[in-house]
Amino acid sequence: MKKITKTFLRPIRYSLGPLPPNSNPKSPRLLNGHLDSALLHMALRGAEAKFHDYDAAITACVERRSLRYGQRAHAHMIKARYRPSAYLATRLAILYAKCRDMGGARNVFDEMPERSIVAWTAVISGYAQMGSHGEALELFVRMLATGILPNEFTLATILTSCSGACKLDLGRQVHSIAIKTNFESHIFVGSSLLDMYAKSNNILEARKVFDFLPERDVVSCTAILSGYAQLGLDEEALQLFIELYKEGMHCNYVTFTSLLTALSGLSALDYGKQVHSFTYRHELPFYVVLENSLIDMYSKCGSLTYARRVFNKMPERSSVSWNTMIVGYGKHGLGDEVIQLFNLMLREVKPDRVTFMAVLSGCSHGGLVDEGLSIFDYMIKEKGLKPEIGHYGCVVDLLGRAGRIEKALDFIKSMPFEPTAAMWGSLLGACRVHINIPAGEFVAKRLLDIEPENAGNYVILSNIYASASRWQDVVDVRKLMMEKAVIKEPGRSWINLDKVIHTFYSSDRFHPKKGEIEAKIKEIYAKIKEAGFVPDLSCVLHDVDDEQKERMLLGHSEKLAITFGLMGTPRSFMLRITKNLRVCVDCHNFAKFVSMVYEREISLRDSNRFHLFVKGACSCGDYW
DNA sequence: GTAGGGTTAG
Repeated sequence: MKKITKTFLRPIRYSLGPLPPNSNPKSPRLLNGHLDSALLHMALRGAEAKFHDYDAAITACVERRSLRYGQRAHAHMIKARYRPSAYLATRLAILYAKCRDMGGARNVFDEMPERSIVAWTAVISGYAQMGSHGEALELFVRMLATGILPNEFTLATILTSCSGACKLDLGRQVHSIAIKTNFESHIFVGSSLLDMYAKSNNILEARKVFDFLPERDVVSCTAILSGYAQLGLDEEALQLFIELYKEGMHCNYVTFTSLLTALSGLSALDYGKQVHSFTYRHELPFYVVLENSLIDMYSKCGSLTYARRVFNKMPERSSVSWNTMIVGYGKHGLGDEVIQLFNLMLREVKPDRVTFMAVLSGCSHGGLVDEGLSIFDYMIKEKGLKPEIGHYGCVVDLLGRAGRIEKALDFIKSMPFEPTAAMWGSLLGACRVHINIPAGEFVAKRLLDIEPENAGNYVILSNIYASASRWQDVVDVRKLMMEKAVIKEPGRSWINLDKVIHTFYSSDRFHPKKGEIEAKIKEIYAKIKEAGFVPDLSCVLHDVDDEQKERMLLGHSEKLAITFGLMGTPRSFMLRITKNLRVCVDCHNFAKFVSMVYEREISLRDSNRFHLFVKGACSCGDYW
């Protein structure tokens, strides 16, 4: 005791300010030692404790993010009947807010006789960082009503809450405050502002803010990059990155994570590998988020082996790492691997709602119907998780795949949610595979009511009628589509060769190699027809003759991409094609025949899953 | 003293 007292009574030099420069900030023992001494000192001084004692203690607590010690210092103040100055009260509020104790922060804040902009900002930012954007906005509005103007800190914070709470209108008002207060071009405010616009789907406004920033740094560049990537404007994101990188942009792990999102969307394996080797060569410290992004990139680029290698090498994994890897196996139809990894995961990390979504959808793609159904039960009964609409959707898909369509319809009736277009869509696909016309008609009616603009739905219904030779009904579907004035999302497929993305649109009339591709596709068509390929004319919903329909089918973008790939690569080269929509029956069949006749492996990623065509068969087992 | 960008499902 004596020894401690001695250490302690060293004249005020113990002052807790910042830690001595040679101390290791990561050592909690040392730091807690300091905190202990500060608090003990306060205790010894009892009612004598002064501003400096409290200030020192709070400073140390903020640095250490130690709520426990902070509360003790606060309690000591109350016990000693010490009335903190506005400054000290602000610091206490900051401490609580940073330690995510918003109850504590509000107590201090509400009792403050006068509140500076710093106090307001600290509490608002506490709410924002906890994701309580509603509270943050409410407090901000109250602040304005009090007549206090925000500073650059407040603006940068509140803009994140505007996008977090999806309040674009409010965000625009904050923007005008930023203009009035002359903070629009402030680097923190600007990057928050452009992020707000990007997250609310206004990429052009985001770009305008970015272009007008007088200076750029790694955060503002990453914000605009991720803005493009998150909206699926992957090519624009890649172009912008290349541009900014040439101009000397700095990158950190967040930049690479955003870039990888865009590269995953593009299936740009070569670029993805380059990012990977860059982070590897520069010995960037280990970040789980970046590694997760790498796993996702590799699996979305069709390279599960690489994805698993990254996964295996991680010194620590989050649930996102496991989920991403499970999704990867699922999308490739590898049901056994999904189950295996899920079982391994249960030993290490707690599965969450996304895990079950991934496992259920993986079981469906892998044809593990009963396993999927029992995992749904397990999720509810053993794990006590309440299934969400997406989980119900996966079960509908599982039942449909097994041909238990009546059961799926009963299941939909028993749900506590309204069925979604995705559910009806998956069930319509099931009706096509299992040729169930009455159910198909029933499902299509509901689907076309809520999603009349999706041309793919009409095509599947047409396929269903065609498979039963009900040609008049095929014609009626076509008419129905004309009546509803369906606007087709243009089909687009692409293939990456030597870091060049070759994109093809349906009936591409402008491709520079149009002539060569046309000649080659005619050759392919003749060869596969010889091998038994029959075009599925029910995939065309235009009112034209059969010959014209055949020509239109040959114009489908994935066929053009496959043809282009065959032209420019050796036989051992696996063709990796990506499509923006679901693959149609005719193209699926086309790819099967090409894989057989040309002895070529084709990996086709559509909006739903991967299809691996080898020797005339597809890994999806013709169910998708 | 208070501040900005990031990964997985459908």
